[in-house]
Amino acid sequence: MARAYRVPMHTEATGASDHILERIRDEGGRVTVTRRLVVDAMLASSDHHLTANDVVDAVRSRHPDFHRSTVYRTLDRLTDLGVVDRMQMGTGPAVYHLSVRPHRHLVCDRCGAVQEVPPDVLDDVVDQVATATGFVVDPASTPLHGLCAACTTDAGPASTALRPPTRAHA
Amino acid sequence: MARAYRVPMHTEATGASDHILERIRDEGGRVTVTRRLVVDAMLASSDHHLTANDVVDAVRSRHPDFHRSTVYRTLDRLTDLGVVDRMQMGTGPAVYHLSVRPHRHLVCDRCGAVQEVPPDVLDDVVDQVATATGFVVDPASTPLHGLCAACTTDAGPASTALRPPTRAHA
DNA sequence: GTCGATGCAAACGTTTTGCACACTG
DNA sequence: CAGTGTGCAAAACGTTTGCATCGAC
Repeated sequence: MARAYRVPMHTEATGASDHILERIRDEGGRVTVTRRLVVDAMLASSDHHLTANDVVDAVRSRHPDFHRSTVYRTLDRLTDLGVVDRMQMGTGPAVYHLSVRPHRHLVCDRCGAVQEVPPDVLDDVVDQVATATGFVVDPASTPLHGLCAACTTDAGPASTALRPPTRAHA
Repeated sequence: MARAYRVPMHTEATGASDHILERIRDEGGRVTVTRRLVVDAMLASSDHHLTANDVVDAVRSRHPDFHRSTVYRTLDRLTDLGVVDRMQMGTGPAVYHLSVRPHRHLVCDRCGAVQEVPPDVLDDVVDQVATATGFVVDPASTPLHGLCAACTTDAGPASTALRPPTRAHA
């Protein structure tokens, strides 16, 4: 945003965001008002899985000029830093979340629901694949697709839709 | 880059497509020229991972009027039938492949390369998740993300790009 | 003849890019 | 002051949809 540089408030988790922002600075990046707001938005809902659009909405409530393109550039930066994980579910928008409090995701391809599982579910797979092929699986960016419990029982035997809803999560 | 070219395949599109087309008919669907061409295209390159666009190109060589929307509708149908698996890699287009000759995919988030691994790598995870949560993971639609061997060594320690290339396949 | 599939055009939602200007360090 | 980040506008890209027509059964 460049133009509204007053922003007196740091209502959200201030210390945590400072830590992350410092990592940006260490990498030669610059700490700006917008970046702080993006990080705050992520921290404020760290239990959720935010789409780029969710972040835009959150930031815009305080900084109306905040632009879509900025969120993509900022989230790319944070993803590069390893602070944020990005996951693509179905055809819809990518979902971002802080890499603190590690966990894995189950994405239901029928109803779109996202649920979390303990971070270690993929550990064996990582080892197995690494020794066999040298490929290093990153569980954080690997959502597990399938059918949630409800959809499994609920779903008719054949001709099940099994398509990701345009937008889904709970 | 990006396309795994291995796995010699012997599939000839003769009786195999008939079998698949019959399944469509059994479901109340109709066997049309276009559908036959789509299935033939999949069979003819069953060792590849085709994007919707790849299929369009392949079919158009014989049927110039073939339209984009048709491929999506047809692939949706085939996916519902369980004949075809659909995978979303990164931001790019979804990739489809026949579910015969099952295998799992490793997608490098840096260079976009796709390689295959034996189908059983995720079996334990499927069991584990199912008993713990009731969620039924579908390994066929779950590409494993990470860094390929080349990118792992090649990549600088910090500030690694780690972003899916805008366009990841040849 | 009925109902499903197709071609077409047009829209949609997500993400990317080029540019000039503003801001951080 | 140098170089990065930002707003803006516009496009790129993959995918979906409404509709009239065509074709399979």
